[in-house]
Amino acid sequence: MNVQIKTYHHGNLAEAVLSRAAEVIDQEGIEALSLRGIAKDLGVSHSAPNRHFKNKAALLSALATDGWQKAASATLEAADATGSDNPHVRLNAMGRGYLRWAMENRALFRSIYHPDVSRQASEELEAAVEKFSATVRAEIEATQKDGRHPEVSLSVLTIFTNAVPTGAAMLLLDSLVGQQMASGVDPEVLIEQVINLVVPIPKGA
Amino acid sequence: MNVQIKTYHHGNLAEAVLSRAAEVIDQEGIEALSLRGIAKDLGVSHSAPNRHFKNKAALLSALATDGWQKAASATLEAADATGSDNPHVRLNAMGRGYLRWAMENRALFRSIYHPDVSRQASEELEAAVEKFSATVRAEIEATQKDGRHPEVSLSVLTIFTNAVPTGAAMLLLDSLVGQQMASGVDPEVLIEQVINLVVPIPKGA
DNA sequence: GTATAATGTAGACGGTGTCAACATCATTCT
DNA sequence: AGAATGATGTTGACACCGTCTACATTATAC
Repeated sequence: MNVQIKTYHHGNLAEAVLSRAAEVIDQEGIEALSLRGIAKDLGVSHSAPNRHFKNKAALLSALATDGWQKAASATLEAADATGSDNPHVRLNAMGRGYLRWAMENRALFRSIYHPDVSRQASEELEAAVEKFSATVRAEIEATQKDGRHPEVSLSVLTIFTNAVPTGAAMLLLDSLVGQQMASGVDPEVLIEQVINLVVPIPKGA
Repeated sequence: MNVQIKTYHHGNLAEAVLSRAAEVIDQEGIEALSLRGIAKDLGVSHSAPNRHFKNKAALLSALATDGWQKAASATLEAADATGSDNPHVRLNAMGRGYLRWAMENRALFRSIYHPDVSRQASEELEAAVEKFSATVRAEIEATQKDGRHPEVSLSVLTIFTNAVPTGAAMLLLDSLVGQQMASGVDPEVLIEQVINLVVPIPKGA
């Protein structure tokens, strides 16, 4: 998260900007995000944020990097919390952890899939993406070796497995379709059952 | 698509604006979209587009409405093209049709899931969404009655079924993860196999 | 064929991203 | 300790953008 010790003028502006940006995206949408607005909210001059983020895209990119790191953490922690080493059990928990994280951190989730972020990626971002990716891919591979959908390639299985929580989060958070589909369903139940459809847990596990 | 007969000044400005907007989103991203830029590209005065779209959000909304209608068409046509009345066969084709459409119409796909669109929806938009939704839901319901995942509610099955093509499109189009996952795989094969995982076609169909 | 509405133009306003020049503070080196 | 240096924040400027208002032109309806 780009730790920055509070030993200069404002205290920790880079952090503050990121945090305020996430708030704004949550509350007013990503289009409403403005560097000047953030600066005003934080009580600094209009171009102070530019010292920490070369441009608006860089801010989005930093937010996305943060998001990928936190998504990876949430996912991995969910797996470890099972206390199991069965890949199906672990991957199932990862899916639920990831989806729950997405729904609780809308701003970060939106930023990690923002089209303009991937079009101008920094090295840090790529590294964060790679780490998340590797973590998930390893577990998916383990489930396949354990008998899950041996008829398709690992690439296909990976896309499929990732598509479900990603698509579900997108539908539930941002789209009129999804909100209509899910009306009246307990979110926690929804998460569990949807993930069970992608990564079923075998009987003996 | 809001037909507008070419009988006035520019010819068919509303159409032209929508079409140019889609181009810009495709090529330069949604952040780069500007009413003034479009006006300049079309050779009209900077505020001419405002006669047809009350504001920028209305343009996005119109784009999204167009997108939902075309998505519904592509989906339904894919189902009918099978010539079958087996719901599994039809739904499978719908999934492939929808995913293929999304990958071939990036701008429209992005606009239909743009967060700021759903937060300020017009009646036309809601109608287009509802039509798409109803079409898909009916077919999903039919597959469930035919034995597909009877253990979950229709809501859960609907979210799951929609999440796969939606999430896959998102991963493949906009994200660094997805592009990495799918590297070196024939897109057509990918589409087919991913959809087969969500809506398998029973042996006898 | 004229009245009226639809469409396009020109100008203005505040807001935004970004840059350059300057100011202030913290840190490092001697 | 004190100066040099770099990091951080400020101010002003510029071009661009969305949007509004007043005005001009064209198509449509009566």
